[in-house]
Amino acid sequence: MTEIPKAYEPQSVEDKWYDFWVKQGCFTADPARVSETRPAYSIVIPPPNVTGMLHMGHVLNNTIQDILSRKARMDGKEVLWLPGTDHAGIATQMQVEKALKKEERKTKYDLGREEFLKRVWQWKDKHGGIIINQLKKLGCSCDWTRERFTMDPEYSRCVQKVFVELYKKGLIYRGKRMVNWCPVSQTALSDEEVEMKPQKGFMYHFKVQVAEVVGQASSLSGGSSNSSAPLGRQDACPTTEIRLTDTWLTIATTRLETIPGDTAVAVNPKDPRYASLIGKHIIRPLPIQLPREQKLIPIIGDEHVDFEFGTGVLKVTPAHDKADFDIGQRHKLPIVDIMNADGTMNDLAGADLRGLERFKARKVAEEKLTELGALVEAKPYENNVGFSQRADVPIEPRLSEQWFLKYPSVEQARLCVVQPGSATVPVADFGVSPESSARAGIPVSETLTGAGGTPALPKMRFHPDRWAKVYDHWLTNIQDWCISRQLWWGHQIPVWRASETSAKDAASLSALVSLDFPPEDIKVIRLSDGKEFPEEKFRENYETIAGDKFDVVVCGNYDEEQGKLLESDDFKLARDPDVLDTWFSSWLWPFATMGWPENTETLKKFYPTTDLVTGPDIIFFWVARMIMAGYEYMGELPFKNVYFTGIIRDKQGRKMSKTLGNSPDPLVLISQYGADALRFGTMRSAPLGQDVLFDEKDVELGRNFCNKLWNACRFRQMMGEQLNQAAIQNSASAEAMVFVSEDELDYRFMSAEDKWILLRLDTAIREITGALAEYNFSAAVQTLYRFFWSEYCDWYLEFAKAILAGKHDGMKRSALAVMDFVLSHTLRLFHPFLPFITEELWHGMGFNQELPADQGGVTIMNARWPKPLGRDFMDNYGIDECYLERIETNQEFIGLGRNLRREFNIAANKKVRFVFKPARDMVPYVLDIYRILLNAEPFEVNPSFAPPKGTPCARHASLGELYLPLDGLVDVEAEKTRLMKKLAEEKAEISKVEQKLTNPSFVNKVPPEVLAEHRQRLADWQAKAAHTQSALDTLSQS
RNA sequence: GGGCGAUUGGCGCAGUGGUAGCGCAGCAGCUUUACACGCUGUGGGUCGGGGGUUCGAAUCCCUCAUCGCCCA
Repeated sequence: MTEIPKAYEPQSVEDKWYDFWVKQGCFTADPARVSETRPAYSIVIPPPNVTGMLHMGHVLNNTIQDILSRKARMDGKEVLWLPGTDHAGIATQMQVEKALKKEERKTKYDLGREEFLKRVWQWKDKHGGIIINQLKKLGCSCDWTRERFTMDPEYSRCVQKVFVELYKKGLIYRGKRMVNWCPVSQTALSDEEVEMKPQKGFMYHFKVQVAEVVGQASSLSGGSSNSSAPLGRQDACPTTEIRLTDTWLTIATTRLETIPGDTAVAVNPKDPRYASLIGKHIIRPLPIQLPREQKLIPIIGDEHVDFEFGTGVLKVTPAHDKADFDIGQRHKLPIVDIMNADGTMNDLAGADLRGLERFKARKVAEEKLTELGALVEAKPYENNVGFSQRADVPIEPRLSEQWFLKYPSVEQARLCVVQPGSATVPVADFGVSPESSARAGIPVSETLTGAGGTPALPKMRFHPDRWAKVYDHWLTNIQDWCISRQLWWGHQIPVWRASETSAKDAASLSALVSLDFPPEDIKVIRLSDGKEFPEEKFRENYETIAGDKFDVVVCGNYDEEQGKLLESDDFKLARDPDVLDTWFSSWLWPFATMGWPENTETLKKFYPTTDLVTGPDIIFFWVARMIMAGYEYMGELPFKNVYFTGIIRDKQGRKMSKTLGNSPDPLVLISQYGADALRFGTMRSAPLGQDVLFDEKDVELGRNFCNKLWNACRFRQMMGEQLNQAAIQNSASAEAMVFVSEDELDYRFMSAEDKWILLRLDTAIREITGALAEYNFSAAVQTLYRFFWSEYCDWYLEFAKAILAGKHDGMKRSALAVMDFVLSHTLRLFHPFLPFITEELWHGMGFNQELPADQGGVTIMNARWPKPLGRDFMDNYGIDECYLERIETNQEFIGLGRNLRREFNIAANKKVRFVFKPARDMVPYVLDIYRILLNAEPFEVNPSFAPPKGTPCARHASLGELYLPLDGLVDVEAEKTRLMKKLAEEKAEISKVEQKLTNPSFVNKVPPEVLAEHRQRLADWQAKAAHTQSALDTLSQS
């Protein structure tokens, strides 16, 4: 540090060191370096959306990962923090579609799939690097040489391989099911992508007339149904006679627009109000134009109908509600789909609603029912509606053909996570103790199931552990995963098909494809029963199956060329147009990024990873699925610890969102305050296991802290120079010209203050190391803050100023050496949190000099993490706990003196005479400390001082009396008031303790040490009160 | 409806049986040559309500209330 600016300027420092680290290869992991003495430590980044921008959630999450990575490096581990991005199917596709519309007024259909995908790749190339660069600005020490993207060719091959394997195992299947449909993105979504939100709407009541059908009782449905439900459509029999009764039923619903899709009304068979009506029919009011016999729907009995809800009569719309669909299946009801994919009503909804958007249609349906006189009431009503997470519109339950996955390795995944309160886990396996080699990538050798097939101990920990319960609950109620998406951007499903061919064509096509492709990749499926139909069966049964229809389905690990061949005129197979859910690729992230399926060195050394840091909002999306994939493909858990961060909210506790505009841009914060400040502020305000209420004030505080650190180092430098000048003037040895290194701590001259700060440093090292081992980052930061600011700067440096202004060269040298020792330790303790400023100061202060290159000589990143000072060290320098008390005593004394100054309105900068009447012998330099810290001039020591009456005085129990003679300016009343207030406080304390001590059961039952402590406490307060009383008495005599 | 979490000075949090703490904000004073991104001093809380266990409860148990999240 040649030039020392008064304030720390992060802008001039951060980029320089980041480039330096990258150039030096500091972030690059080398599996070859992993050994017993250099264990592996690994984290895979939760890949951000490739076109995303850094937000505060990323800042929190990645700062934590960086802290863990940097700490592990300082522990001497071989660290791999593997970065990358996620292709984010829906989000990215929507962005590109939006841009396309805005810039060229085109839709993706105008371009066609191939051209559109070209545009997405262009978009990705343009925007994909943004978030990566932002992470670099934050200081993230990721191994960029291993950056991965979920659509990389190698990664895509992993996804395809996994799909093919699961398909062949029968875990992936295609089926027509009710799925969550997003009408904006026009794709299916998984259950996890649906967010329930309370919505204000109306509960409508409308009435329908009960009818009896004479002759053939049958279910009728409107017009030509597109349904494929078992019963299908049944046209009304022309001979049927419909007799209207006098009975009317009232039905409650929030979705009037779906009435045309109703195919029954259901009541609970145990409901006495309606049970007798089961088997009769009602006339559905909509569509109005339909002839009455086509609106006749049955009243059915179903135990799932809730008596209490609404009127107890449920309209059943199997095509547009999951529960209704299930009722429909139970009662073989027809399914009438009245909507288009985009959420508008189709022809089956009738002339009045046709073409209308669903919510508009609801309004029109209300009007029509009113016209018919069928609407009874419309009450405001709030209910939970499922929203598409991405498009933020209500989802539509929709019947469609989708691909589903029956989750693999569920049981292992469930058992491998330690449940809260379970005490059976060997602590050493999880790195709770700082000394343990845990979190160090020790190979986990036990298998999940022991010899007897009994589950072995769980091996993975969640932090905080309560998330394990949430995880367990989800796994025990797990539903098949809808993995297909009707998008273009993503991994296209590797399935080719010839649909509805005849037996003859299917047989010959199957045989033909087998010539070029593995026969095990080809299936022939009979449509009538969905069963597979092997080739020999064709030969055997040819006659009987001639009328059946077949699908030829080909699924395998093919490259682009092979895919084209399948689609060529030779075979005329069509590839499934759907792509896979993005999470179907990210669940492979921990191993697919490390070169799987090859057994690479990276995989061997760094899998399973040590820690995963993510938000609890993706515990199901991602964490649970990764664990299952880990077991399924690696036979091993993917990580040993999962740390769940809180969710970042604004200072009012609201979630950060673009629409609220309450989300600060981290890049702006970095440019204003520095990356270290942002990191420090964020970590300091993040309580353990709870959401983070973020306030820009925290970043300001981070900046102030960095500045404090900067100036403390600056002070040390200035002291060094002063010493130089003094040395030159006194023509002393050149030795004084260099900084005193930490090796030069000298026990002969070490002051009590030196010993005290070393004891405090030792405590700080223990606390911080322990807090980090428990993932308690805010506790670690608080300790750093307290130690450095409140102990080192506020007290030690002030003590040191007095010593340095004194005459004892040995003590001066010792103080400088202790400063160097403390600073070099402090910088290392701070480095994981504040990487940039600590590197700058590490070099600036010359702490890197004379250190081995791989242990801090090149970069503080590789300096050793400080160890507690240890017995030998303490003995060597004569440091023992008594110095804690000794210095505390001085602090109390100085506090009393400063308090006196304030009470009598003496400006802080005004030098004033103090007289000290010591109760015991004092070491001379300590008197200098008092003089300087009290800004006393002169500071008289007079054991026989006889103060003029009314002289303000503070008495320290062990040190003596401190007077502030005011040369006739004494305000007797002010002093009286002050002392009376003090006395009242002291008496209050006395009575509190007395109360306890006069309680016989307290005295009898309490442990002796507690009793002794209370008695001492009472004596102390009594002595204080006695002194105050006597001072008051003296004052009153005047 | 089920589960989880929270409730401590104006705000954000720590404290898991023995004298209620920290930071921010507030107030008063200070360009004391490391730092005004600073220094010094100071006010402010019967720990959500009620009940219980205990010599002793912010802390353990029961109960109620309010807020938040997840699931149905």
